[in-house]
Amino acid sequence: MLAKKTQYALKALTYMAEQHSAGPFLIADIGSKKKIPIKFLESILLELKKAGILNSKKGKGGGYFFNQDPSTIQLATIMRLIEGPIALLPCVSLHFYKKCNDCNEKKCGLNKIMKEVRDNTLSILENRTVQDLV
Amino acid sequence: MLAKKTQYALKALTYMAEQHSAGPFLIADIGSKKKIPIKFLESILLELKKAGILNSKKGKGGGYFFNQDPSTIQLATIMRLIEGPIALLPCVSLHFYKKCNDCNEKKCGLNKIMKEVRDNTLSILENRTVQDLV
DNA sequence: CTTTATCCTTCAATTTCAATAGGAAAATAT
DNA sequence: ATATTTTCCTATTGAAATTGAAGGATAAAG
Repeated sequence: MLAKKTQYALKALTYMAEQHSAGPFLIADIGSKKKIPIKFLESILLELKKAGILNSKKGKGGGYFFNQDPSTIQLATIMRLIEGPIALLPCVSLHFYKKCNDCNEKKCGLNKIMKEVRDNTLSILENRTVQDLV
Repeated sequence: MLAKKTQYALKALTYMAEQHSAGPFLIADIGSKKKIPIKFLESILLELKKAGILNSKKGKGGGYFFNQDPSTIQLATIMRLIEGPIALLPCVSLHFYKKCNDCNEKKCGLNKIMKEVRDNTLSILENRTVQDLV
């Protein structure tokens, strides 16, 4: 199960992508529509901004908006950014790999199956974008 | 990423299934071979026993052994038992479903994609057994 | 120069996770 | 019987992560 933070991030992006306007969108609006605590959401959006996914404008008429076209933002990117590894085991992760100290990965049946799960999951999450959420 | 507890459970079962003998296997042996803290492993194996996956015998010559044929134990069963939900969101979980309060699940793009991930993952985890780990 | 809204740091509550301690109960061997 | 071995059970601890709040700084607009 994804952490609440990740769920919130995905929901917020979904909301933004669903709107007809390109923004900017207020934290308070996103939060009330998607039932996300404002202050928590604030930190999440800031993180997305620092990663270059979103951009923002301060003051009246300000808010958050996409810094890239939503159709270019992979869901896998968001999840790795907020959640961390997508794989189920460290020894099977592409971006957060850690060597297994109790088995030979080449021969390990668990490793093999978990890699299969990973590849299946990535084939979806790396080929769907924020645009596909609408 | 799976919790350490779940990783340990899978590793312990892998170890047991790999042996030529049918056991019983000592907690201490499994723990030292798979680098799992003994006391932690103890509670995990007990949990697997209470769920009917394993059985045990006390005293000299005792230990843990399979209560069912490893080829009948789905990996999904183990994961749900120790980890909980396999799905990435509550609103797409089959065994731990929780309704979404901020979207219409029928129309939600996030819901749709996460269901796809879930189905893909389950198609592997429900069709691979502990026996497939060797 | 007031209002609006994001930015940033700090902090706090709670929960979860990982692991340990210590002994009770059961089985076996002597 | 008694000692040894091994699982069973309860409780607790310590650390870390999660979730979220407080309060003010900064920037933009009117």
